[in-house]
Amino acid sequence: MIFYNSLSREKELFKPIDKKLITLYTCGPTVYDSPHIGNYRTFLFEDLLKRTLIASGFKVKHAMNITDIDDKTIKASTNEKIDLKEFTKKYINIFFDELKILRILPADYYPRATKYISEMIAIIENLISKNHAYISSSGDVYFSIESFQKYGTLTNLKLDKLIQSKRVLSDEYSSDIIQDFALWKAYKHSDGNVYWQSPWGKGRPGWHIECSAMAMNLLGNSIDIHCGGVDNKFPHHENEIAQSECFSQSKFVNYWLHSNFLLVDGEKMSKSKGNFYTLKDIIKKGMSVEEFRYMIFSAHYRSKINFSLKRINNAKKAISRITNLKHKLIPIAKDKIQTFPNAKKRFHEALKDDLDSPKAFSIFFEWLKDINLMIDNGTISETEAAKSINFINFFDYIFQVIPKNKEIPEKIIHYAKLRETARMKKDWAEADKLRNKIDYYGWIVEDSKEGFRLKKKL
RNA sequence: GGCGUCGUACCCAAGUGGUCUAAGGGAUCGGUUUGCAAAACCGCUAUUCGCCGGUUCGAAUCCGGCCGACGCCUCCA
Repeated sequence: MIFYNSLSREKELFKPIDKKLITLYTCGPTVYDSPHIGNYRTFLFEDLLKRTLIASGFKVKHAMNITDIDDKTIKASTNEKIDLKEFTKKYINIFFDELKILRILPADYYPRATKYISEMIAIIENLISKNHAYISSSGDVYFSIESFQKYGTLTNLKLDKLIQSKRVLSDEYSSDIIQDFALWKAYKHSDGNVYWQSPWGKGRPGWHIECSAMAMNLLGNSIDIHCGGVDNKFPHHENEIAQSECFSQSKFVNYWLHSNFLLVDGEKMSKSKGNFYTLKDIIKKGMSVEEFRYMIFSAHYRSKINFSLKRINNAKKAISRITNLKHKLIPIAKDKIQTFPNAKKRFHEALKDDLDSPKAFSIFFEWLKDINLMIDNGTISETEAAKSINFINFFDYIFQVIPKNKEIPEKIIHYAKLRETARMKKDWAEADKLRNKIDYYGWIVEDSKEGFRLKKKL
């Protein structure tokens, strides 16, 4: 497989640490609100990555963190006067529900920051002992970025070029160098009852340290792949590298993969700008989960997508071409076999080349047209049909864009049968009346050589 | 100011030195098929890849400049 590695800014041949088992760490949500669909774009990209790895014969050990303690969760829970734990639980549940709705493969671990405080403290103590971190006058612990030669490698930022004027330091936080980031934040009054004891007094961990602690504890000091959205490259991932490598003295991550943004009206979708949609919003507006997945995968993960509800129709039509074909193939294919059409290999190759889903789509649809032609000509064999179904199923394992079958109501089947009888008698008026009736209940009847087919109206 | 990504038809979007007189999806129009439909298929729709130069036998693809969009530079997927 080939991946574009953010670290080298080049496509690289993927060489896993272990031949069979891939370790994967993905940055998860901060649970202070429902995620927006931009967040989900990243999680869907990670799902595509994972499914492609699995389909290519790897086993994947996957951890995704849940940030249940940080400035935002404390602030929001304080505002709502709800205990932090209670507060985050609500959003953790929403997140898990939506992952399921989105048909995202679950991770093996969903570590929560609040459960790894002692591990974080251990790392911080180690960093202090090696002079990579220091305790400031206000009792916070900071990582000294000057102590790490490689700082800035991931994002190609030079320390002396960073603009230093934008951030206004509050009295509570005082680092020696403004870019030094907090590993541990000393207790402040606004933290309420949220604090842990540490060798430096009571307080709470900084944001970046949690990922290092959880990733290394669950997956080891060196992991194969770490993913996230591009906005996490700096400072978050840069800081993770600094902490982890100073702590473990080994390379933290071999391959960094970052997905690009989902834009709204050409601008980044974000909570702070307020220009975002949640999953519930788009479903309410008539976009199905499958259509959303199709839309996301119709662009490469490293390019931006300008989100628009106008795209629903595009996805709907493309998906129905696939389901239509599958419905046509089922009566032709008799036996189940294990083999695939030739196009499947090229399809898989496209995915293995840095997850080129648009190219994979194109190969798939090119093949789809050929099969449709064979069906029209009546030249398709039972074996070819069976292979074709396998390919469609493989396609759908990767992308998960075919809606789950909806049960056809008895009543509708009954009408369709009556219509078939009327058609035999060439009673077109009656046949059309029955078709209208079926349409009224939200179904579509189609005629074919093998008899009628029923499908749900989109 | 520093760092970076991108600009391909009406829309979305691959392709990153020759197989590109540019894939695939959607949309439009015309046709085949059908009792009529639907589905499916065929045809039309970029001699051209933001603009201008350069390198090369050859460029959408490499280099330089310009224009435009977006992002990161300590809240952010």
